[in-house]
Amino acid sequence: MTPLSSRKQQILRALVEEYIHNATPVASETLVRKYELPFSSATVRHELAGLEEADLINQPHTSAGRVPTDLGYRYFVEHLMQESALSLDEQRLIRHMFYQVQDQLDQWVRLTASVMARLLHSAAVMTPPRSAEGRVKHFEILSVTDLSAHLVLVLTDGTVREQRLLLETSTLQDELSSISARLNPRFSGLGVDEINGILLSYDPSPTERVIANAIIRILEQQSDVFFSEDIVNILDHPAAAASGLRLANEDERAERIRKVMEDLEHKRLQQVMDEIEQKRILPVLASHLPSTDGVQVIIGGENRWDEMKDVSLVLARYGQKGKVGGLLGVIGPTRMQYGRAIAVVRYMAQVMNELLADVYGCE
Amino acid sequence: MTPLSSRKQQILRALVEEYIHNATPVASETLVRKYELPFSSATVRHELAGLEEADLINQPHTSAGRVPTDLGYRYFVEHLMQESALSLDEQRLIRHMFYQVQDQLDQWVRLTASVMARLLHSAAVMTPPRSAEGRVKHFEILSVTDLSAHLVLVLTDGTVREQRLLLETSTLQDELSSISARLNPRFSGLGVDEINGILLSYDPSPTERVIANAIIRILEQQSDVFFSEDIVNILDHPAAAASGLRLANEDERAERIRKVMEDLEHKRLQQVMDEIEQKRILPVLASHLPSTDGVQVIIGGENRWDEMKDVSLVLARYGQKGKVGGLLGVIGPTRMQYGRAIAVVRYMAQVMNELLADVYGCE
DNA sequence: ACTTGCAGTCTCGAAGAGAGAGTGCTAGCA
DNA sequence: TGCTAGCACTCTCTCTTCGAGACTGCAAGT
Repeated sequence: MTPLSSRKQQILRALVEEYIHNATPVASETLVRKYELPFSSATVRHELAGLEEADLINQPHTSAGRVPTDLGYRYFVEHLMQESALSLDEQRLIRHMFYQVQDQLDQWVRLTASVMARLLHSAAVMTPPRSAEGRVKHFEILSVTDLSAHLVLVLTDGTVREQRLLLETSTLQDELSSISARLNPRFSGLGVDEINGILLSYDPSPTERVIANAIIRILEQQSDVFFSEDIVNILDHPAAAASGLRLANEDERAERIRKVMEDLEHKRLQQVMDEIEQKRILPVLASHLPSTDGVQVIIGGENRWDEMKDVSLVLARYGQKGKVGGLLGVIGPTRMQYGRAIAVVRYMAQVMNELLADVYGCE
Repeated sequence: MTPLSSRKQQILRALVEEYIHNATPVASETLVRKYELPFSSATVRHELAGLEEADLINQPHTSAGRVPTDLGYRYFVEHLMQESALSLDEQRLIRHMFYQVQDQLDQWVRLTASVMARLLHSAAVMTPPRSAEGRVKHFEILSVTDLSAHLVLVLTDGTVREQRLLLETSTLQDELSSISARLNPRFSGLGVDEINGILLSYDPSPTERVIANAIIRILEQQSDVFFSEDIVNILDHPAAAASGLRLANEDERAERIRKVMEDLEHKRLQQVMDEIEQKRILPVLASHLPSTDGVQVIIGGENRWDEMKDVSLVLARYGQKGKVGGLLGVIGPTRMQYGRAIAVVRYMAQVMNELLADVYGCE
């Protein structure tokens, strides 16, 4: 692509920002007025024609304003946008919330997703921390009733998982403890394959077999995706419409359109979340990510996945390479506030990294 | 309230069913035609006037059909409706799904809510199994890193909870095990108050104190609410509208209106879920329930909670009285399919009861 | 190289009219 | 007395029309 003139850049940037803000096709005149561009609307129109040629923007219909295309957003994200960092207050608030649940691991994912969703008024996704291949470090078995017990397993990567055991014969805590004492040294440091090997090489008791199977099952478990959505209050405000305030006419109109747009976007979002939940998209995401280490932006499915039309993803990995970690990010309309979204996702990934470092790896 | 004549009942029942089905104000003529009533529309109109007098139904505006009021739904649920049991296939499917996660306790709540939401195309709520006051049965501590460990606690009611521990001094598994062996007999069978008492009466080591505090925190934890929502695909189908098929005109019109209604209902639902999540409604629910043992229906907030206007709840307790258990149910528009909803909620409560009996109490 | 001015195009909202849906009432019939 | 048929009336919904206004693209001017 031939590089854009600085004036074209300036105009494109203003246009994208305006559209993200207002969800209304942007007119040349508006750009000049609101962004105090040092040339006339006709000139802007000329440049807009050029940008349209380059497929960076679009006209919904002749004689309407312009709207960025996916490519336009891409250019914006890569060259024009600037990240808007979180305010210190926000950072403090987040830190504080995580401080409160620092000892409840299962809350981390929920909280992270919830924070992202709320800060960005959109939906967030996150996979819980996992490492690729797990190995047993230590486990304990707690008796619950005569015939059931609870297995807790610490992996070498530091993650803890648990599972209910249904025993075949009535077994008390003492016996479970002794089994645990017997098996722990045997399984320590091993992965799925080795444990399977051990099971073949000797004849375990029924209870031991139940335990071993549970361990294998835990090690093989896939990580699932967690969602959080900020439920925006999109309900119409008939009060506002009824009170015939026609003063702010232009603004009101824009407001109205914005409401409708956000409504549509909201529905679209739910569709996509649904599809992601059906696991149709997740594997693609995972395979797309490794390319770089920072925050990745996928705009409108980037012409590759129709399912993601009109929807953008801002994703990041967290955790160290090869160790325990996962994916986290935000799903929003293509017209999301990329600057802020990227900043938030980056920050949350960093927070997760620190939390993980605190609790898991101490090297 | 004076009892309704059987003819009024017949008409009310038909009206409610029709409205639940179509979300369209019901006309006298429609009732006669679709439900083959043995009298004319004029007679029906007369009776409708009576029902309106009794505040069981409503006219959105003069010369529109009738719509049930909350009171009307109430009457329907209590006297006219019949429960529509789950098909054997559905039952089998559900059993199978639970069979697959029978050893993953944390999945039960998720699965139950998800099943209810999906079967009823609405939102489901559920609190995880808890008993009123918890007592320690047994716990174990697993070392994760030098400075962090994992506490797993089995309560006398059979529930298992866990928490991450941040240790002040570097401690290995062996030492944690010996502390656990020392504290277990001391704490066994005790509740929050007694443990606090013990802590006052002697001077524990820093690590012991961390552990005791964690146990107390676990015992004091409130049970949170879990949500699941069936994301209905409400997106308009412009294709259908574009293809100018005007043949099924009446049906098409009803269809259109239904779409809009469902959209509104959907938004309303999200509002209410939001409020419930903010914990504003939950305590009320809990206090409302104990009255009877079966399935409870709360319609449109039953004039008591404005927050719940237009929304109905079908709720049931599960678990045995005083033992481990919780609340589960469905939130939907007032025009939900009560017959089916009640059957589903009842069934799921029963499934949970059986699961709990299997794993927890064996008496 | 820009800008001004202007004709052309398209959308959106208001207004009005007609169709249709549904009611309540009254008169008549068993 | 209980039911029905007929009918005038009301209210909503939809379709159409029409004018205003929002933008554009182009051509002529600075």
